[in-house]
Amino acid sequence: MADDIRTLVEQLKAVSHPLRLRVLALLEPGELCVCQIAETLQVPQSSVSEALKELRRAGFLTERKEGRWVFVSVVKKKYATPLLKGLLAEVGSLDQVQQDRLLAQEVLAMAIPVVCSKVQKVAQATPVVARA
Amino acid sequence: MADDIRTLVEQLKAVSHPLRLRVLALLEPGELCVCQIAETLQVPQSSVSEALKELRRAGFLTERKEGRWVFVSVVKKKYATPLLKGLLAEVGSLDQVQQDRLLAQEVLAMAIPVVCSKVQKVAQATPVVARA
DNA sequence: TATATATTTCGATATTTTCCGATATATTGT
DNA sequence: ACAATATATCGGAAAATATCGAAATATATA
Repeated sequence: MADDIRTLVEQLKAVSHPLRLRVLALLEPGELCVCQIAETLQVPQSSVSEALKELRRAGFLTERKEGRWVFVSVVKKKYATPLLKGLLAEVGSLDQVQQDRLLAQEVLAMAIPVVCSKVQKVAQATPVVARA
Repeated sequence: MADDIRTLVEQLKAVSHPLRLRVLALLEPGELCVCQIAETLQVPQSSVSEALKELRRAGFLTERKEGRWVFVSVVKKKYATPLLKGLLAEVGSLDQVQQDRLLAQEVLAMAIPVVCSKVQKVAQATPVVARA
């Protein structure tokens, strides 16, 4: 419950960020593991991990650990704040979110280890600084 | 309409800030002029002005100019996004907001020029750096 | 135990935001 | 035109946030 204004501000900050908002929207239809999110959104896996940390801190997400992978999902409606419910209702109509969800379908069609290895390779394949 | 994810993020950013959120909540019951807000919340007038700029940019506020004062109010429900409506519904129950609204009552009981002059004086009366 | 793999945390830098006094602009009344 | 007053903008230093590769931490499997 956001009885405190600071709590509400923290929740708002958590979603005032393109990646974090996309992640939240991506999870609404159902749980995904970290590498599935990274692959779908084409961003470094560490960025996803940090985005998830913030969304968790805000109380929007829960986790389920299965072996080495971590499945993340939006908290049950019962525990969702009015803000969260409103947001989830609103983001679904955004173009970017719809595209992301389509890509997620394709990612879900692959086996998780395959997805994870793709994510690893992308990280190695695009060095920002040239090697000597 | 927030058809774009960036637009929605900008709107969220606009309210991810204690002062801006308090200002928005303070205006919900009805319009106030800038100095009334500054006096009620006990913050520098320039801070209020900048908070209002952001809230306006986000599309949450409209203005009405009357002589040298500027009265600000929340946009009509008709033009409010779902996010804004949800927020307004939620902030009313926050302690801080209720306190602010009580103070606003007292400020509204005074004539505007009196309130404005108080705001000016507070700025002068509390120098941060000692004079030589 | 050693190796591979999924995720988190760290480190370091770049960018953005916050904050508020001082100054500028706009409007009124004399 | 001038002084008074309400609000907006500027300047710029401090704090917060973003970003992402690299290193550290778990967990599984051989």
